[in-house]
Amino acid sequence: MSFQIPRGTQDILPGEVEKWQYVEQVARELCRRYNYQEIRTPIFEHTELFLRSVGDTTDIVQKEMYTFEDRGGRSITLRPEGTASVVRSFVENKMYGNPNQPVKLYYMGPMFRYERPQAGRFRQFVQFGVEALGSNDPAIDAEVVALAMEMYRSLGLKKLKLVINSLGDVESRKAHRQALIDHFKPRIGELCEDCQSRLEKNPMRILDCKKDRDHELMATAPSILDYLNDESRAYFEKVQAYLTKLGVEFEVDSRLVRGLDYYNHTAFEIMSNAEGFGAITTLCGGGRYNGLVEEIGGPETPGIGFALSIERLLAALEAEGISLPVSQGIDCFIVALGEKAKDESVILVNQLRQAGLSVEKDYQDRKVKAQLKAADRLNAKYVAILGDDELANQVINLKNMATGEQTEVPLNEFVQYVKKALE
RNA sequence: GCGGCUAUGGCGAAGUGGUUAACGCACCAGAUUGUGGCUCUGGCAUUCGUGGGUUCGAUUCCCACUAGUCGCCCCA
Repeated sequence: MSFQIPRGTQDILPGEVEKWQYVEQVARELCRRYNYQEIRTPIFEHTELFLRSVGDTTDIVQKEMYTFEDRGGRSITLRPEGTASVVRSFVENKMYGNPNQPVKLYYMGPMFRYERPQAGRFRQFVQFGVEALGSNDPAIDAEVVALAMEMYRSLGLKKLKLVINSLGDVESRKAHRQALIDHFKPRIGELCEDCQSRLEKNPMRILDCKKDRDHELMATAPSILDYLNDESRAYFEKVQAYLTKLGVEFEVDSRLVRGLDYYNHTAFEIMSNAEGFGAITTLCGGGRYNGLVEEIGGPETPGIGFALSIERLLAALEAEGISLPVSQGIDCFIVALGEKAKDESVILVNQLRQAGLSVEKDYQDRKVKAQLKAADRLNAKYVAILGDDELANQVINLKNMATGEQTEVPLNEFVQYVKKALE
């Protein structure tokens, strides 16, 4: 019996992992420029944290959590998203007392959702996300959105669509909610089962229904934008004004409803327009979550953030035919012939490595020809050939694999010579 | 959770109810007894996801399971 990787998970192998490293590096650099600092929280938390923050009527909580009891009888859940943990840590570590407000954090790491895998959906996936806690300035909303967009743009993605909406504050939402119920209730029977159950629980989600998208009740449904109170409206307008000033193109879609309970005011989503991208086009989702910090036991603190999936980011790059500038190939391969040369090659390899070069040799007892072939496969820039003849004369043959040129180099100058040749 | 499709060597992929399971790539060896990328020659699956059934006989038919894949729901 052999073992298989658990469903919905993946091994990221050499050849692929370089792309991940590149993207991660871009994300970190971006955060450095925007002054977001990394936070690393555990990948599991007490289940209760997610029930409270994400919301117990959401799909994530109702059917997608990896929840188990540990040996101490505690209910533990592998994190399905990052915001809850960051907010928990923010409160637990009293970061609201930090004189540098807002507190701007980012994270990158695996998230877990028990779902049926398909294109762009996994049970373990990696999210990069940022959170800005402690500011109610629409400029920070714009900054967060701009950061997300820059992440994609800087990697070369073009076919993107940024959609924003405002869910308003508690008062606005309440008024809108009632309007929705009044609108749909008389004819709710015409909508799908899911929508019928959404009516009382979360009528806003009816607007997001894919099945009844074209039903006439949808087109005539009250828009949240008409129910924003003056304050919420002014806030939303300011966010849009800042985005425009930043040169970030967007579209307002009053039907954009984020899936988690904690969102209010600004909500946004970035999607890929690339052809053949598959059914799941959402690359990034985020929004404001004023009230969440209090919900988790901290002082009243506004917050906004986003999360994006590295898997989907890479898929989008693939769909647009963009290849990342990942370096490949080694600097030098040392071919050794005979026992003495082999012993000597071990030392030479080490010397080159100490000098900072990427170096390899043969460990399979291959013949010269096969060693050269191996060097070629590794994309070696140079191959150094050492045999009895060279050893006797204290020289080594250095071959440039691109041109085929070969020069004899005194052994005692070898390391310096190769280093120089590579410049 | 529901539905469609799929499952053959390291990879891609053909195939048939019945003696040796195509082919391509990769890999290894030789032609070239110390020189890669080209060429030629040879080698490389007692075995067709797992388990069960039908049959004289199954990789090929049936069932279940597992996994992949695409879609629904929903999301990143």
